[in-house]
Amino acid sequence: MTDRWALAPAEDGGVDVAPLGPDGLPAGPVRRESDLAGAVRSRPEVTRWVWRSTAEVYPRLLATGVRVERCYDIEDAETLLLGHEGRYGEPRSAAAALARLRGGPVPPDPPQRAAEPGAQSPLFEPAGDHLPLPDLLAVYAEQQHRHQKAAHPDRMRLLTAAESAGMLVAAEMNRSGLPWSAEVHRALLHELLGERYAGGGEPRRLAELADEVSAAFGRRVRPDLPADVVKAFAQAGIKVKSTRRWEIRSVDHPAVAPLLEYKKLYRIWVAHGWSWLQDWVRDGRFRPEFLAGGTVTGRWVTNGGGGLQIPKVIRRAVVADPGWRLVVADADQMEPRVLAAISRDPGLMEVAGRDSDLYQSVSDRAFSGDREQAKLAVLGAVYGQTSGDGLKNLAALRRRFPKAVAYVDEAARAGEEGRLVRTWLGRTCPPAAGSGEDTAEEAGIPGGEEENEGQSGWVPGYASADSRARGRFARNFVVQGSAADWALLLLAALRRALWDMAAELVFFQHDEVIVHCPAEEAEAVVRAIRDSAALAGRLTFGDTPVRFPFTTAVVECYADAK
DNA sequence: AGTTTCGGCGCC
DNA sequence: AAAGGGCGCCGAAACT
Repeated sequence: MTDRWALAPAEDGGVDVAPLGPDGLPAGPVRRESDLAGAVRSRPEVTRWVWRSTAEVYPRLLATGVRVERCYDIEDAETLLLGHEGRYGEPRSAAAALARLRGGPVPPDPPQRAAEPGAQSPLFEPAGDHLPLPDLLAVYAEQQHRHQKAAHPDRMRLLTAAESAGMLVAAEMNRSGLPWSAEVHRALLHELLGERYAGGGEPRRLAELADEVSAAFGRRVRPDLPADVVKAFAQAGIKVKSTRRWEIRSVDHPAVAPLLEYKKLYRIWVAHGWSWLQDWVRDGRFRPEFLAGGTVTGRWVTNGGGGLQIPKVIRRAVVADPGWRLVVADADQMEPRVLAAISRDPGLMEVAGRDSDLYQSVSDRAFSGDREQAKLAVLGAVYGQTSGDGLKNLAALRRRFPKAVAYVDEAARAGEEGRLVRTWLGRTCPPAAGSGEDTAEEAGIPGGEEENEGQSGWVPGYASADSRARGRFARNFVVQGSAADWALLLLAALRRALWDMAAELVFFQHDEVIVHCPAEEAEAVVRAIRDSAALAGRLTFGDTPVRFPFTTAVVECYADAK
């Protein structure tokens, strides 16, 4: 039996608390207490705390060593509910929700604040300001009612609960940080980039490569200036439209090799070099502020430090504490497995019902064993590829897995037509920026791609480029977003499984988690991840044969995983 | 001089 | 010849 209480910090530093009944309505009087952490700590029987904003409350609790089992974040739920109701963009603060309820003027959300390196800031800015507990409870009761009216009320309740759980995880990860060896990082930088020169200019290796590029062109060229490089190629008789890797790669010129090497190392230097280390690593931890549900698809983002873009080569610096290990776990072929679960395509569910390599299974059935072709076809279907080999292979995919392809096709059509598109649990895709009339403006474009001939399914027809882009977005949204739904449930389950252990979740990146734990706990953590993935699959998608296997590695250094 | 956009690339 | 979803970050370029 869940024991629910609501809580609201008071202006004077105290806190108001109130018990809630099973219906979500107050089951007793509001009580004023002097100390937030004390109010929570003295009620260990409470299994879910209802509050306005996890970001407002939970870091303060964690700072005093208090964790909570579950919570319900009213402002996050408001965001999800508004989206589900097709009211994307309306102010999502609790104060705004209250105003809508009472019929008063709706206050706009205050602007968000940017992250500052190294600052002990909250994980993210709450949407609005403090609200008295009785008002908060009115909003909460109304939200319970709105869940009831959702397309799938049970799923919607699961979604808001899961994202609230994600916010607890995010706050705890922000507090723990990712173990990071500045010493290893510095050694790595020196090895890759060479010595730094006084004055903050390019390190030795970059200067050398810039010289090589210049020598190859026969004049001084700055490789970090795209315009300069394009001009230099033009003078050498080679036309390039940009200096992107994929375009430069196939050019036959002696400057290409040092240029590509320069760009690779330059990237390390500017994005993960010495100043990054200075800004973002403190006391042996990298603390990117994780923000659960920071994107429209429900994927997380980090605020500061590029926490979800750690280059593979830099992962050498992620090192467990002495006697501890990193359990690095990566979901295998997550997106096609999610597509199987949401489309209920019999053939795809069958191959996704095994732990073995899904792309290999798909290729055995539809691509005469060519795994790469199968992978490209699946990803092309999910991303909305409109040309190239992926499109050709899509026809084969459609023959073998018609329901799966039809599912993303239907999402694309809905997106093009401006209809609402939802993830499995009910997160809803925002409408087009200028939703409405956009059909006439591109009337000169015939549309109807030639490459689609001979295919039986829906093809992107006489739609504007803008509308096709929305179609691709919607197509990807249902898969990427439903994968994010599942990942939230995974994190929630894993957090509970690790509750009584020393192990801590320290990193999450879409389909990958890292747990930092004492060496002797590592095997238990691996089991916990496997169990949590299976549980998340059942909770999210219901009764399907789809499995969600993980590749796990118990290592001392992140770079040693896979 | 300060702020916004762009190009390019890192991750999934 | 063509290229496909989601993000963040940085310096340079373009803007006010």
